[in-house]
Amino acid sequence: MTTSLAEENYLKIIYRLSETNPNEISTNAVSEMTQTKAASVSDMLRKLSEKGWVNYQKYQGVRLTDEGQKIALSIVRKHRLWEVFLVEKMRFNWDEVHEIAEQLEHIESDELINKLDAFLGFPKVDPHGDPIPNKDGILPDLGYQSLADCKPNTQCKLMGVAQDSTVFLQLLTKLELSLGAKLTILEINSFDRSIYISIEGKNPVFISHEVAKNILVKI
Amino acid sequence: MTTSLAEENYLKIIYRLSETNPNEISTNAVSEMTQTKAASVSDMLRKLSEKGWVNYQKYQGVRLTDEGQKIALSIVRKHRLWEVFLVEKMRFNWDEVHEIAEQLEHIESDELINKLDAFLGFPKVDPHGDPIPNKDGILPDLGYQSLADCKPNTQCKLMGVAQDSTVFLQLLTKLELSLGAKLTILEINSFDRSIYISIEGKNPVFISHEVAKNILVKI
DNA sequence: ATATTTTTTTAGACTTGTCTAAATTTTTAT
DNA sequence: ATAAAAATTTAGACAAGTCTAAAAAAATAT
Repeated sequence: MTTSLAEENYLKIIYRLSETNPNEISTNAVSEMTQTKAASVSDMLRKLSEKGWVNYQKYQGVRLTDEGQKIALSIVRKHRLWEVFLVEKMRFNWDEVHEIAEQLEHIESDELINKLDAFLGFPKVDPHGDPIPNKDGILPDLGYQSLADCKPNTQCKLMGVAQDSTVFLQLLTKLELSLGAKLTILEINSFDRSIYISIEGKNPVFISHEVAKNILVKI
Repeated sequence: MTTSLAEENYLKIIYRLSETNPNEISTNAVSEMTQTKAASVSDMLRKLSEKGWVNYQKYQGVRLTDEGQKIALSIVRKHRLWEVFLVEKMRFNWDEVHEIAEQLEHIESDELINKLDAFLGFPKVDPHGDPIPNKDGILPDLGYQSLADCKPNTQCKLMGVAQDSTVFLQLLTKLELSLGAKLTILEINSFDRSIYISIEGKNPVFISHEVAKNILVKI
């Protein structure tokens, strides 16, 4: 099945919102990002759902299906590769390329985008540091590691989470652990492998090994 | 004023048809090129006319205005530059690039296309030998010269005409002189500078200096 | 010169994606 | 627990660009 330009934009935006919010994405959030009225978004979500690209329950927000995510990843891949092209080859500044890439991301040719990828030397991140999915939709390993694998006194930055469950993320919120937080491992308890960490600007907290396993950091 | 994708395609196609047919372009000709029904074309020509991009009289065919031609030339410039990019940088074959260029030609950014032009070394022709307009919409000098400036016994090929008037072109038709014709100058009469030329596969003919001036050839 | 054929236009319908206004559901605050 | 507020959906309208069917104009052939 083919995707219209509007559909591609919706899928891409739902994907982007999902990157930082692992829960269902609200109609209003999409509305704000797409700069279209919530009423129009509502309508489109229903259509995307009928096509099997999102799971959508009225009033309950939206989430990409595997197939929807595959499409979204291909758009994101194109967007980010074109951004690299614009900065590295066309000599644009990193802050001038977004709008043009928004257009280029809809060019339909797998062969072109794979040749472009090769031409650019298979970059792993775009000019803003965002990861570029490979041709199979796999995001590159950016060297993030589980907090559970870090040694005491390590300083690191919270870059992501390894699971998206609501209970897990609500726990992180309660612990005041958010993306980008600067952490220092103060102590690892050998008894249950629980960790005592300091969070820059916040109070130090205890977290279980189970939680630490699901926190991704960059040292 | 901005142009929609559909409008750009119509203007481009009218331009292309005008390249080989200097008279008004018929609704049917456009219909065939755009792969849309004549009824839809009729409607669009009326709209393009209202916007001042074409001169259009019902039942009388269509012709680009200066402003319409300017838009068309910018699309053609983009199309042909992207084709060069696809062949020279992306290593596509010359027969694989048309469809992709049809998409890329609608990317809106003068800065991008001018940077691309520079990146490619300001090419004068696309991979099919078609001339690429510069940023001011001027077509490059491909070394075509007036038949009136050629010496006796010169062999050359008819590449274009310097004027599009109906009477002139009807005369050329009558003389069996068409684009691509291979000519040999047999004799130039000093009295009135009229020329006797042989046309490959046709009968030799006499043409006046006035006519010869308006015929463009490549030696 | 007129009848026939071809070309072109008009009229009305349809699709996509948007909007506004009103109705409904969910969330928040008392 | 209920009222008020916020978020979301439904209903109906609109613009762009297309289509089919029918009408009108132009070109062609007798």
